[in-house]
Amino acid sequence: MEWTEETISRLKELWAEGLSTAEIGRRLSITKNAVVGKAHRLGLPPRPSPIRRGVKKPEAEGAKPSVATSAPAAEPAAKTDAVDATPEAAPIAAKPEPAAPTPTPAPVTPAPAAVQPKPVKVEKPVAPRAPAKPKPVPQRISDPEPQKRRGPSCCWPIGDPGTPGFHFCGAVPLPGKPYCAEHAQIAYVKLRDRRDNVA
DNA sequence: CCCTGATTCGC
DNA sequence: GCGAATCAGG
Repeated sequence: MEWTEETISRLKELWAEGLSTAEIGRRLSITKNAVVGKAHRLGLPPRPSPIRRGVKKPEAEGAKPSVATSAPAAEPAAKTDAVDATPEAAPIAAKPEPAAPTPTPAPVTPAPAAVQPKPVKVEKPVAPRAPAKPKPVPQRISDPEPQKRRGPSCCWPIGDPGTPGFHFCGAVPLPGKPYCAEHAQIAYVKLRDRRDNVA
């Protein structure tokens, strides 16, 4: 597998999209092992895995005289009076999205309170799949000359992965988004009519 | 059995 | 670095 910037970014996108490793693999025409392997190497944020491989299987060890007696006593009174100044506490960073207006799928939460963009992923692959099923018409709603640039390109799938005609939109994506304006609209389902979100 | 992701390990 | 094999939980 040739991991070019192209494929890597694609992997990252799909990974961030929340697709399963197998699904990503299908889309990139590689195995899920390759996906998860690469993802791991890239240090991509692990997604909820169905298992926890904490237990080691009985293997010939011999070595490992357990030098360090492990880190014992971890400040048991660490949170004595600390009423916790960081209620947010986002242990797992979702996406280091810089300078992103976060027009992202805001939770429909009608509560006008403080709807902060938490690491919660609300957007499901509701979009990336949709175009694959219903024949996406080759509508030239986007730039008449896509894939002409080298920068980021809309990765909206056109056609079925694995088939000869499959390709990505390739139009100029919105800042901070993997899709172009047109596809972003359908990619990010509008929960509350946000015609002014994307800027 | 199918799915999932994680880790291991030969290459 | 790569990914098949393997592990392991749902």
